Amino acid sequence: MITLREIAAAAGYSIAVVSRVLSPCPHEGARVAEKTREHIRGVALRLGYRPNRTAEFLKRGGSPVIGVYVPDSAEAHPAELVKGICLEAGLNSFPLAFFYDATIDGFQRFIQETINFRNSGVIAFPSFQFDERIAEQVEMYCGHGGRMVMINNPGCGSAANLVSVDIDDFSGGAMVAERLLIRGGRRFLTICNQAFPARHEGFCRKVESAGKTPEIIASAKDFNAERIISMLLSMHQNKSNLPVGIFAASDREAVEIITMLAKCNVKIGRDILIAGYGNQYLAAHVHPGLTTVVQPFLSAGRSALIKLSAMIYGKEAESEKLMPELIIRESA
Amino acid sequence: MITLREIAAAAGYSIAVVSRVLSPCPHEGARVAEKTREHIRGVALRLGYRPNRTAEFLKRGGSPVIGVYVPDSAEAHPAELVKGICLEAGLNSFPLAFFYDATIDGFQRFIQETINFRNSGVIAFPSFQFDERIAEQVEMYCGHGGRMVMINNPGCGSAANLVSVDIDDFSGGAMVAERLLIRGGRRFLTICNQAFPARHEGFCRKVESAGKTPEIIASAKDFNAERIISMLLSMHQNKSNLPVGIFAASDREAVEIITMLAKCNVKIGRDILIAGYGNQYLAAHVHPGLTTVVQPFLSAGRSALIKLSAMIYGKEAESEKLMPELIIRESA
DNA sequence: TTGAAAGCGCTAACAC
DNA sequence: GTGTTAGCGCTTTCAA
Repeated sequence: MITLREIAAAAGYSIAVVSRVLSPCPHEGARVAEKTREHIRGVALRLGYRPNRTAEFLKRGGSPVIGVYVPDSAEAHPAELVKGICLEAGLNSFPLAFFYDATIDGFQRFIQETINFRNSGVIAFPSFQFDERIAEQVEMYCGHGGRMVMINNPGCGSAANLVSVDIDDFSGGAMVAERLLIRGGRRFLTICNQAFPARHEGFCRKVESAGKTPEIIASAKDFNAERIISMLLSMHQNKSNLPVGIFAASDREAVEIITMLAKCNVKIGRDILIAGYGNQYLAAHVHPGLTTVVQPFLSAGRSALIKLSAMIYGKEAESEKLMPELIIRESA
Repeated sequence: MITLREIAAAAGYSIAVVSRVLSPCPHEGARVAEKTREHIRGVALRLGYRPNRTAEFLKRGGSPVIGVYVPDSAEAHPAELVKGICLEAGLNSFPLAFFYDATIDGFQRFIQETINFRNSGVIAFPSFQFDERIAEQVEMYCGHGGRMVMINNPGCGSAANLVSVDIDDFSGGAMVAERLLIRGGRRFLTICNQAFPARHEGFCRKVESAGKTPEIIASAKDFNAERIISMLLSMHQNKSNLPVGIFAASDREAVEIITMLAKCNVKIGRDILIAGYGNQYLAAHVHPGLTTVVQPFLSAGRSALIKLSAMIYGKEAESEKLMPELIIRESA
């Protein structure tokens, strides 16, 4: 491991000067001659210097660790987000501590731990609705100098040191509607998911803007596949309805419908168009393949870490909104 | 944050004594009176002390960070493993650095980074076949005092400081065969997956032990769903074949077959029995639900971290073999 | 513009 | 058995 001491020796300067050149946030008024600066940078590069965050933060009175709060679910999103965060953390030599959870109490414990350990910052992706108790925790943490990046929680407020990275659900829903319109849909059904109202909203607004009327056939809460199948089959009898377009705000429901409908002698992808949301693993491998919306969680993770590390070092960071993308397969 | 200094002050001893009591691996011959020990432990507990691994490892000449090498794939296993590792790391205050990759070169870079950063140990779950170049890296790392826990790589050798945690593929395959036998299968087909020969082996040995002959209808490499479907349909014509049992050594192929077969007027789960491997997300939501093998990757992750932290502190750790479990759904 | 020195929390060698 | 002290790699104050 290359240390400042070795670079100092090789460059012919003191450790202090080297620190001032290489530190990610040198103290106020740390002046080094431009020529010296370049020289030292060259030596550091040649020797393959990587900063020892452990020592850096020990000195600064804390830990370099970034706490990450992720939903404790079997879906693919958290995994992609985690991957993105890990990727960028590796590039920046930040160690990570993950907290898998899905409760408000857990979030509170997470914040408490973060404070206890004097971790350097937090990335949070709560799967539950943003509520007052969360807001309280966020305010408490950020109010006392904590830095936080919040993922996919539009409306979590705008405390100082709080930045958000959101993936636009409204546009995702609209993309699905657009596709169903292009495919000549006559009727537009949607399974509304309480957890993601914006997807549903985006879908409905787009359908309406084309002069059609979206029909809500279920909410994810009272989702009953059999009932939906029989409803679709009766619509299917009247050719003037076809094609019927149906949007499930998560792949799980979409896959249930697609696979139950498969044995009903219905042309999925022609007479009945089905689209989901999330591009879960296996969604590409059901038959017919599921048309769905991919969310750029990998990018969101990377972006979150980049923003957070900027904030840790006292720089400005701006909130960001990322666009999802429609993946077209055979089902719609 | 509570430090040794504060505990020392509260307990009325010097920092050194407190360190000897609370350190996870105090130096040789660190003697403390039992009474003192208890007293200090009590104070630490009361104050809610959590060790500062950053400072601990800075002193020891390294970093507390544990490097984790995981396959860069969209499947659910790595995510579960990661979760297990994170859970236990949190409990033990070990920060983590993940390396997502799927190449031998990447593995080499990973080991190199681990050495550069003086990380405290490594958990590796390479998705590729164990080969000489890997063995070389492992030996080099472990030979120089590096500690490693290897996941699901039976036959990775047994260097000092190398411990393995494996999930028994052979038994998993056998469990599937057993189920198909119980369901009265007459013919037993298997799609052999190069990457997991033991699953296939376990399946075949079990079938043979019941006096039947397993038939290999494809390998994952030349997997062609259409061909398999037509093969199954022609078998289906002759009632004396039924039920036909088919084992895909990964859920992906199983789901393809199940969903393509759905529209063929075949009774899946009665005349044709299908089982997969892995219990990927959505496998429960296709119709009929996929009977498959769950692998305890969460436990594997936790276990790996516990073993590694023992090794880091100079204790012994033993290799372990975990058993998978069959999840019975409607498809078989 | 540069250098010397103190100190973050912890461990370990040595002294008592 | 317990205390004193040095030092891990880094940042920062102060002096030159």
